[in-house]
Amino acid sequence: MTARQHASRMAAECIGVRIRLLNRIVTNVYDTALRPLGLKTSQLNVLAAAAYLGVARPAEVAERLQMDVSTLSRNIDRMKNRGWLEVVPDEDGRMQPFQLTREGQALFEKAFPLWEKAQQQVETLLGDDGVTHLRAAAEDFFRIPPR
Amino acid sequence: MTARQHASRMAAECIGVRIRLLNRIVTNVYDTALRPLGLKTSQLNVLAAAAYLGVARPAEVAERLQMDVSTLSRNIDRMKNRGWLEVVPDEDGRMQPFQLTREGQALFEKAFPLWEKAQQQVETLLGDDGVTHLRAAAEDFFRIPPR
DNA sequence: ACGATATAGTTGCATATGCAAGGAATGGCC
DNA sequence: GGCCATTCCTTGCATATGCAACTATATCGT
Repeated sequence: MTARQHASRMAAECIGVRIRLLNRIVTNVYDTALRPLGLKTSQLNVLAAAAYLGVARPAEVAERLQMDVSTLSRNIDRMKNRGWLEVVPDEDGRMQPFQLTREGQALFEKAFPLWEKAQQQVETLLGDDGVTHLRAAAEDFFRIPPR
Repeated sequence: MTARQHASRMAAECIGVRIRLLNRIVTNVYDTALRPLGLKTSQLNVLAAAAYLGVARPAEVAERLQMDVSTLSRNIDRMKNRGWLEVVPDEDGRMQPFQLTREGQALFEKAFPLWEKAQQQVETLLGDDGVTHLRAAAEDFFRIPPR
């Protein structure tokens, strides 16, 4: 097998290439829609987690979103600095649970209709089948165990 | 509608959350497999593009992978510094076409079996249905117009 | 030949991502 | 009580990502 044939197989088969491509395309749509608020997709995810959980622990959010705690730690930092999040004191000194500030809540409410618009754009872009396929592929990994 | 209900809808419906989740999970598998070579998934993508194209123009690669040219520009930079890529002179002074160096070729060949292993792991992780769904969702966006 | 326009890449800035290593606090176990 | 392991988070480091603005080069119209 030549290198070019190997490359050809990777181009034809690689799942990573495909998911990364879709990720860039889709994330871009949400980012563009949210830009007027100075908000990024990943930040909206954190806002939503906090809005849903009320008081959220970084470790729990990281586990739900399957992201590294250190990544989340710094994302939260930036959002604290903007006044969107605040730490909630906890008996256990190791924890740094956080919640939305009043500004954070207001921002989330402003972001919601923009999210809806972006969501529609993505649905149009991927098509009904594409959306169905994507949901099906993700469903095993995105569980929303209610609290 | 309360904020929590909005958050609930986003959690239940958001395509961005799902694709980003899948992206993190899948990219992590490839990254882990490639780590012994000091290679990241995105870099392997560039290596493969160069192996496939022979001489690759940044703009073309960026277009195929739907990524920002500035992102690619810096990725290529790092890979040049490692001796994996080299610039090919071009008549048009604007262009900075590149190709694999001998080392880059050797690296790509060493990476291939690791990629195969990671690909299998991902297939196991997502299941046959998941893989099929993902391919179906991506197929409209990942065309491989041969050269 | 010249100026306007278009194209290809690069650079400044900011955010995001994850591994490895380092604290800090808690909870056993003896 | 004191040590050890565990849990939770943060920090150092490196890469990746994209927008906006910029430079350099080429092309087109006149």
